[in-house]
Amino acid sequence: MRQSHFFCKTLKTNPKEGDAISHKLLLRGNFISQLASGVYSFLPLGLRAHRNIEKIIREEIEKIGGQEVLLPSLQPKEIWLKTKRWDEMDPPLFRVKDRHSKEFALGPTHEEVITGLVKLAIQSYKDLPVALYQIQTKFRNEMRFYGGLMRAREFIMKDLYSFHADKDDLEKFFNKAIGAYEAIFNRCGLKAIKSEASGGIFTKENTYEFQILSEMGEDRILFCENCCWASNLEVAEVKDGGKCPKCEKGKLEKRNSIELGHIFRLGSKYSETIGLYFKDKEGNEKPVIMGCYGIGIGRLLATVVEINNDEKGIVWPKELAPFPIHLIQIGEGQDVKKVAETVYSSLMEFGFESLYDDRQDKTAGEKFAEADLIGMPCRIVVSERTIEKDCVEIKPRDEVKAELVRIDYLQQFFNSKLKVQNSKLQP
RNA sequence: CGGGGUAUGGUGUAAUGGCAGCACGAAUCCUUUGGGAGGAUUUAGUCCCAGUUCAAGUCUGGGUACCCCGACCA
Repeated sequence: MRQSHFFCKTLKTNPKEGDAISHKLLLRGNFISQLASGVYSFLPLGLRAHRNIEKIIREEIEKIGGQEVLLPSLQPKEIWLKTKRWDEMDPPLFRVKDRHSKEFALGPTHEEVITGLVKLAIQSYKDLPVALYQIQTKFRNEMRFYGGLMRAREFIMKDLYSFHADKDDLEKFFNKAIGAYEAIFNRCGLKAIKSEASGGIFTKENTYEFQILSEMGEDRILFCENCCWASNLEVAEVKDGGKCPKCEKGKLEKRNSIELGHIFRLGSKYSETIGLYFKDKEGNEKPVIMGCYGIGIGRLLATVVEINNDEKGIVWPKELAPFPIHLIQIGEGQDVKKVAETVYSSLMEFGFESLYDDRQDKTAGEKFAEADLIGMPCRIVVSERTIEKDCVEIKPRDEVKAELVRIDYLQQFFNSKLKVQNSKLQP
């Protein structure tokens, strides 16, 4: 992508909005744009990072057997009355009316819809288990929004729902889902802590949250430094400063954290209210046992930025970077331009889509400052200085030192050393 | 929903009740080209509705939007 035509206007100084670092950097780097409080547009840079997270999630969820669907946001009032959540969930529920005054909810979550959907297909234990997921926009009429993407009113969530014949089978899948979540957060460059929590309006059973320690977080957890056991303060049966109940060695500390994901054993709560039953081997009718598993993708994106930044800007983990390479041309000379163009097309041939700063009216300092701000993992510079030696300069974003690499050696260099992932957009 | 705060060009900020100014950005030209460079010229603004006043960005009332803190959530 040529930067001369790229839809991205960065700001030289921090915007006044908000005080979360991730919020400031995402606005300043022109990854997102605010339309209203808690409502954001994703611009090309931000959308590319978002898509990269989606890609990781799709891969990991499909590995454990999830199949992707796409459910509607517009959901008739009746199905919400069935589970009593039409009233229980207000205010989080956004309600709208059609022209005939028929009422709808804008989906804040999809237990009602998916349970009804699965009911159409499940009759026998032979039809189970099933795991369906979607990556879709959620609407939540929350009292308050904060930190840009940290908590928005409209946001994109991955929600997975699993359906089982019995609790044992749910338990098996539940553990697989924990593994998938750990893989997803690892690939995003985050070390997530699994923490015990309350099920809120979803279930009475205890649930697991995936938390990232951060001062920005709104959640409070008790955390054991020794074994990483953790519990949300709202359900903790132990005290701050007490001994860890798991390893019995570590001291528990109260820490702020960001809730990235939440997984629930729903049991038969929704299958019973919506009427999702199946016949077991003996011919007895039983409610389907359910689990649900959510990740807020915008919040995950913001958290990655919150954790991975320095005084100059964002430092994207390789798999999430909007572009794997930022190619920068410095100087107006025809020779420099020619070499930069060649490098740009070579990179494409090697399978790397780079962001190519081909702008003629920007100074070197401005280009470098902007490159650091938007934070691609690998910077390649072509200038008079480098072409004299038939080289380009390569610098990883998280290192200070750059190295010169011969242009005819570039492909080997990438194959052997950097292994930057191709982050082209999916069709 | 309760509490606190803010609202001035595209962005960030000034202006005792008395000519709305500065910086950045943008535009044109020249110089510059390895860390947001310099000069010249230009561009664009007081959230909305009332009120007080000779005079309102400034004071009063109402509205709206946004930010922050609490309860809720991914």
